[in-house]
Amino acid sequence: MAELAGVSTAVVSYVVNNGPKRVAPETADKVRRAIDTLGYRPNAVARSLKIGSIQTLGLVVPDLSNPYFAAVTRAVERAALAKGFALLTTSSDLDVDIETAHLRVLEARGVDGVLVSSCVQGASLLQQALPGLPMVFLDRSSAPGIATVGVDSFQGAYQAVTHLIEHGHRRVGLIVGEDEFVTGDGDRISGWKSALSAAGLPEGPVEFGDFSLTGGYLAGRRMLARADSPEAVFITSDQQAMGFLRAAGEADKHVPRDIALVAFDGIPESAFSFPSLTTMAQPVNAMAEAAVELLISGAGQGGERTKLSFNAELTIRESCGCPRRMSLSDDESLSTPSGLSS
Amino acid sequence: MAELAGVSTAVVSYVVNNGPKRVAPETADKVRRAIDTLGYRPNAVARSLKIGSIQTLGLVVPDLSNPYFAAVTRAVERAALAKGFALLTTSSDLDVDIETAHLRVLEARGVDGVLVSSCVQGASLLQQALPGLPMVFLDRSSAPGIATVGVDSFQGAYQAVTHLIEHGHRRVGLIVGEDEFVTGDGDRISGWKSALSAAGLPEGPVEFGDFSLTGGYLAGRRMLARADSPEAVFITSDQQAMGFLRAAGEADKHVPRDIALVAFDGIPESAFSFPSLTTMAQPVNAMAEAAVELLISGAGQGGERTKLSFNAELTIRESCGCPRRMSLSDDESLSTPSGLSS
DNA sequence: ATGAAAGCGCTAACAC
DNA sequence: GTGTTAGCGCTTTCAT
Repeated sequence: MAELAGVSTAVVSYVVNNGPKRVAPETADKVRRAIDTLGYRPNAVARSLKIGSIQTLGLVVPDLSNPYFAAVTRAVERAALAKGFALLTTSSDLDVDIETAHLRVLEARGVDGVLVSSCVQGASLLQQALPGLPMVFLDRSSAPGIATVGVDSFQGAYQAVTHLIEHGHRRVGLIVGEDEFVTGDGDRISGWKSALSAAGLPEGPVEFGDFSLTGGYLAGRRMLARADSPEAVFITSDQQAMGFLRAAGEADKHVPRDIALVAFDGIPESAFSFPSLTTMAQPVNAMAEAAVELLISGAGQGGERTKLSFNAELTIRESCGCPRRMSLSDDESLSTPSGLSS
Repeated sequence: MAELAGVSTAVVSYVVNNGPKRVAPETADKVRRAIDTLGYRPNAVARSLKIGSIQTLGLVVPDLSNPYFAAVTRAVERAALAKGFALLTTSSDLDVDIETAHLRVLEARGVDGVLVSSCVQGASLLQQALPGLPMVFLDRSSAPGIATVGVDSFQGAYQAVTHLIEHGHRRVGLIVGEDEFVTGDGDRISGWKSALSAAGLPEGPVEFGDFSLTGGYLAGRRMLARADSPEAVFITSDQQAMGFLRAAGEADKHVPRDIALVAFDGIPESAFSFPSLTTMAQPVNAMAEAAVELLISGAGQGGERTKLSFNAELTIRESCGCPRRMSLSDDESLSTPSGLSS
């Protein structure tokens, strides 16, 4: 032990954490010297046991392979780190049982709280199952007594559809996640409806598909094959929109000439598709910071109905039919390369 | 404490872990009953302190927002979970200092070992900095004394380029990661060269760009603007290839008609681009399992030079010029939807 | 300014 | 088959 080169364990503790007690400068020096000659590393597990906090947060996302959740994960990790917390991330693969299992593991591991993007509705069940585990919902429909941070889906959808209408389109369809009600109480649907009716337009065709490339591709094929195929379409996620683009390509439909589109999320890849996506970008970093803050501070655990809602921002690119930029050069996305690969 | 409803702590321990000692059936029952009336949950932190293992692995990837690493993360998480380990994931954002900091945090947290996709070369420095922390490299160039699992980049590149040559192309270029030497000792470059020279063909033009959409896009623009722009190109990652596709679109070059391409990695999105990518798919799951196994078993820590190499598999789709499937319907990727989004 | 010592909640000898 | 008990490595109150 480090004391061999000096003093008692108490003092070591004091210098390591600028302890609750002061230590004489020279003694402190002696200790520090001993520390790195001995190569001593405090054992965080023992500390946690004593302290009662392990300075770790848990995150449960439905599907890490979706770039949106990858972005969320990064943002949360960053926010947590900034507060001195590590992050235990798990992906539920859209399975409630796996989700619950993960939550239990996280709890058993003694995390100080969890952020969850549940894959089920009425997730307040989750909280009942895990009493005493501080929890905030991320990007989910709200539940009584659980703090939630999310995006204003109604506003986003409304704005997206309005933009399409301003382009002169009168038949605007909708491609929407099957579990839209899980993630936003159906707000993306009602936003679409409201924008249409505000403009005195009828509701266009609707196709459902899950929140994935495949879901968007399949829904897109059905949508494009319909007799009443619309002039424009609002798609509830970028990921689905990219699947739609594939379907449009196969059908020899040009976007935005034959069919215009605006999507939702603002993932990095949306700037690189061809055409690039006009989309409602979510302020992921701000949301993550807010969620972490909420969780750490313990606000929103008291049963008060805390719900933080952020606005998505219309990001105009090519898929809506706005004058096409010939190159990405002026696009802001270029300045923030999304990173290194394999 | 649960004993209030029965017996001693030792017995509780025995039943909770099917302890090292047997317990009388009725006693066990009494304990179990007490456990869930009291809502008792074993404290994993205390357990870890005693046991000396926290049953947790760490993972450091360079960039979670790259789908390839998202896939790796998922695969590792799954493999770890299957072995009863939780996973602490961190993203270094391509910054060595962040990477080292993360590693230290993981160590302090008492993880049982780490898997690292370092963003720097000669990462054996890392190991020296963290003595005693079991470590295996994932998908990186090998370093003496550190177990590594990766893909055979030379083989993959060779096969990719050979496929392009079989299409009749004689000028095949290369778009390669700037830090190719970090990830694979330059094997992707030498694979390209070898395939070319084996066919008696000269080396085509080369452009460098980082492993990202932006990197591929920028390199693609330069490549397409060259006087000696090639008929085909091998691109070292799918992510770069998708950036290249965007550049080709802007330049009104048709892939594969004007320029054919094969990429590397096999991320899910490569099936959905238009055209879809012919690519060298990495067996990510197998690699993750092997890496976790290696780490847990402690093999490869002994300084023996363990290096596991997996073969990438040529996945033929549209970008190489093979007869185009009109629809994804028959593509295997459709059956494995990549999941739910926002 | 420093030290002694009591635990944090659990496991595993070692008794019985 | 069950109970006692000594720690795991740390923090911190209470002496000194």
